[in-house]
Amino acid sequence: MTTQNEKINLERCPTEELLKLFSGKWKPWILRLAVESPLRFNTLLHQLHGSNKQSVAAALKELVEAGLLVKTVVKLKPLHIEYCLSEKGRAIISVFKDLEGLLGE
Amino acid sequence: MTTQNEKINLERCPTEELLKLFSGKWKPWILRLAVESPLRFNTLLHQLHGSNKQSVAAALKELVEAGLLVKTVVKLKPLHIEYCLSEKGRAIISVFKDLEGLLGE
DNA sequence: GCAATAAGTCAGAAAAAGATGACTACTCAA
DNA sequence: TTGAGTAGTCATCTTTTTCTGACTTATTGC
Repeated sequence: MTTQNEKINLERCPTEELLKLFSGKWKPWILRLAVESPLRFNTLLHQLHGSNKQSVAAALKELVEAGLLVKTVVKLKPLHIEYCLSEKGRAIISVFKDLEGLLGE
Repeated sequence: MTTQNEKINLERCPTEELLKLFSGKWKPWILRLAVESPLRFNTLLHQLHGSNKQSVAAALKELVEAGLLVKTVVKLKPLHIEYCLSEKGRAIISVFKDLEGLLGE
């Protein structure tokens, strides 16, 4: 029985890949805060009510890997790290705003 | 200590709500197949390699509730059920296509 | 009535994601 | 050299999602 209507394994799904960039409990919130200003790890932990180091650290890492955030070491007195939205990140967020509009209707 | 830089509970995140509509392992694939033609339960199960009834049934239900798919009883000889993309579903998917473009770069 | 097809539901098991608290590494200032 | 601030990691536990296989309901052909 080798007819062609077997399980067709659609080898990849671009929509799934796209959504994966935003997957997880904290990424949408993190991106939202990133629109307003650069982020810092400990500040973020306090702003995201109910979050934890492990998850926030993982989310930041993945967002940087996805190219949505850029990590920078800021050489000021207490030397800290900043996460800023990349251009790509900004572009994607603006498309999301459109989508949110479509849903409101 | 009631300063205003406590944990600000950003009470809601529209992006999170949007993403929730597509959350889960099978929804992106289901929507993708829905673009091509109306869907039927058992066919879908065979097309989605590795899927299971429980998850596919849940995904279809949630997509209908979200207004992205429309469920119809088709009164033909073996009487079956079809799931078609709604206008809202089509609109959202076309926006996703734009996003996928942004990511390719 | 009896079996087949279609579209599911349900309870329990397994896997994945998230949370917790202790610990690490680096810099700087006293 | 010690202590405070910043940014994490790690092992373990808990919660949530997903999977599996048996069971259910409705319609139809024989």
